[in-house]
Amino acid sequence: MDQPEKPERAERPRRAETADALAYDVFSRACPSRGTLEHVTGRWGALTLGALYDGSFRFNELRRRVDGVSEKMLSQTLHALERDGLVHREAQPTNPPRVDYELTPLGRDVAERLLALIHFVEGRMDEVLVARGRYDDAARETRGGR
Amino acid sequence: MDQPEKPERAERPRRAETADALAYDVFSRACPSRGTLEHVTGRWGALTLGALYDGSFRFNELRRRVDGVSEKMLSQTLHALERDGLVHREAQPTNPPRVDYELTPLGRDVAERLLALIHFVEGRMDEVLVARGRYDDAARETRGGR
DNA sequence: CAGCATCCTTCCGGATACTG
DNA sequence: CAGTATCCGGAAGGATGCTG
Repeated sequence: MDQPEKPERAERPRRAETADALAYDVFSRACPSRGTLEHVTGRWGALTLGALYDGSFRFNELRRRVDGVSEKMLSQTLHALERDGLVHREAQPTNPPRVDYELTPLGRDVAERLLALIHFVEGRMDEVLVARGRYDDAARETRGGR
Repeated sequence: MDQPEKPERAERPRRAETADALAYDVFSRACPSRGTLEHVTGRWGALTLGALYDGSFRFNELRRRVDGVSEKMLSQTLHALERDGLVHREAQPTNPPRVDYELTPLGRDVAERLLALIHFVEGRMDEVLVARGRYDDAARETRGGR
């Protein structure tokens, strides 16, 4: 495979080890929850969980629902989510093969929180856009932009 | 600057435009909420919002709280979040300079949803780890790996 | 202290081809 | 259909040096 996920090498001390100042949570780079959180919130992870919240789908159905995802990325994403116990893979050894993906109970709980965040952000996009306008105006003014 | 964010070019049709098959518009790359959502859920964005939920912090304080973030990434992340109206930057023109960052009310609302997700995932990491063990065992068995 | 600019490495992710 | 394997371009991001 290509890059089927970082092989769990959480401890790559590129800088000083100051993690001990923090409680054992996502804020420490040594914590495995950071990895799972990135699967969940990652570009394709979030969209895949969102798509699967609507029900059970086959591989190519899913690909159509998650707009823009490549075969490779969807495959990788599904593997990561399945490994984390958020997605269940049901394969029938028929010909042609048929495989269905669906959320596990845990995956459903995660997707719920995720969608709450997504929908909240969507609902406040008008405020975000206004803030962006202000920020860009101020920046243009400061740097004497054209 | 280096890559201070994609300059809002939401429509880069690498593939066919089939976004209309989806209900939520975040799933369409043409929607600006996609960008903001990625600032919020992105690797450093999520951790930065989480850290700022605890109060107001100076640049290097934040860097210490968000373990592993580089100066460049923290700077970039803070700019993106400030531009989206989620973070407020308070700079005093003293010498040496002192700059404090804190969440805006909107940022606080977003961080709340985000932390709900983060804490949920953290609280269920034991289940995730068990699932990973099962998955890896099954894979090893299938491929007869060592 | 609080950053920006530059270089350079890593790796994400798309295109393509092939397998069962 | 449901994937895996390989190649490779471009973006993410760390290290370093400099400014106010």
